[in-house]
Amino acid sequence: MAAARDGEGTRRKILGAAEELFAERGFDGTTIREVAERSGLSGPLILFHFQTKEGLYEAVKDDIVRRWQANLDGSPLPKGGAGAFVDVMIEAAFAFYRDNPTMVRIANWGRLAGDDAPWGGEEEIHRWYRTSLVEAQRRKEIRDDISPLAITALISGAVHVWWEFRGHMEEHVRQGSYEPLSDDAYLDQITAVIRRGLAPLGGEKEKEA
Amino acid sequence: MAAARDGEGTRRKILGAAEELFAERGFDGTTIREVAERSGLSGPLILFHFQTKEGLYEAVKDDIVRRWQANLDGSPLPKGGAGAFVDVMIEAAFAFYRDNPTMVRIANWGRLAGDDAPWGGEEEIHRWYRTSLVEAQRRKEIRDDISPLAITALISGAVHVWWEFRGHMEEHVRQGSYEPLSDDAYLDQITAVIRRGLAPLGGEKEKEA
DNA sequence: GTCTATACTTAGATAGAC
DNA sequence: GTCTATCTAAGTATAGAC
Repeated sequence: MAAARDGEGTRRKILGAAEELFAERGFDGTTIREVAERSGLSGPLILFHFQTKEGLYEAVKDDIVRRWQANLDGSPLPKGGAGAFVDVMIEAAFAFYRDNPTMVRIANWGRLAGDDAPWGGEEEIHRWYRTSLVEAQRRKEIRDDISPLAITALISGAVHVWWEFRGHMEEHVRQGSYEPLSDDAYLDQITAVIRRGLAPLGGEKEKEA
Repeated sequence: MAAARDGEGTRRKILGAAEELFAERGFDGTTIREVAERSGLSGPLILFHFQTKEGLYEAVKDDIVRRWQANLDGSPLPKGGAGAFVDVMIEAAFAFYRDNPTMVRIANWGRLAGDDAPWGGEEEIHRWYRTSLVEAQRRKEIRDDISPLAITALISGAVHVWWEFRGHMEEHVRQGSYEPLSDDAYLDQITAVIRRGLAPLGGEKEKEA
């Protein structure tokens, strides 16, 4: 179906196939021929729409960011200071990795290749992190001797490793180095550790398991 | 120098150039011609010694593991239970990433490409982690409601992100999303948070900054 | 807009002289 | 062991008919 003369539909078919392949194999590992096969279209048609392989790659990233931002618009960032902002932050990061695997993988490939530029909209998220954390520190909801950057890195890292080292960690579990652990249990446990580690100093207000 | 007939020296020159390039650009992004240029040798000579590009890649990984294990033999794993095993673990992971950047990068490229197999000697490290953590839990030095896998992932993640998202995070700092933070300060801060987050429940023995 | 045919380039790998 | 010359396959990209 749609075998002829449907520019927009064709573009979307190509973008879909290319996104999968770039996520799986990276830029260098993906060929236009493979994108052509997976989308059921011809190579030249892909280049007609996107000019070059680079152009296709940029279009894929733009498309991902566009969809992601359209999604964000529906659910604005919660105001920091709901009391347990750190919990919100961990949960948000955890859900983001779970729900946007191709975006994360393409970003990972890009970062390894030396592309350190933030993706569209990322700055907004980080300013939200920083502002909310500083605010929580000001209110003495979390200790104020840990920099917001360290908190963000700690949380991002814990989440990143869980989703991106998944297969690798499963190998270690298979070899008996660790007991298996469910996604939910992991989320609960790192939340408990980080929240307690960030509790205000001096106060006896640590309670949760 | 060594322009003719020095098999072992040639092998090492090739391996050195190839390790750099595979770390920078990954397997697909590296060409034998580039390895030839960087090592000052010819392409066919590389294939004479390693048969195929795949063979070269495997030889590079083997060589890295060999050097790394030779290094480990000099300093055996500390026995868990020096009191603050978690601190030791964080420091060890932090130093590992800092001191083995090409190994880490090649492993990252490989993992993205779907290679989840543990590298030689890795199992030993993870069994050390697990055993020491379980032991620390048994002695009530750290809380026992957090699984060793979660602790390992939390620590690995915090360290991984710090070294592997470095350029990316610097972009965020440059954009004003965060204040700069030194390596040492980051290490101190995540150690403080994780150690406190893992302190035994119920006890009032949290003290450090 | 879409395809087939094809040009051009570069990749991995081999042949064979030295 | 090492090189030059070269092969073949595969890659990106273009030409031109429909």
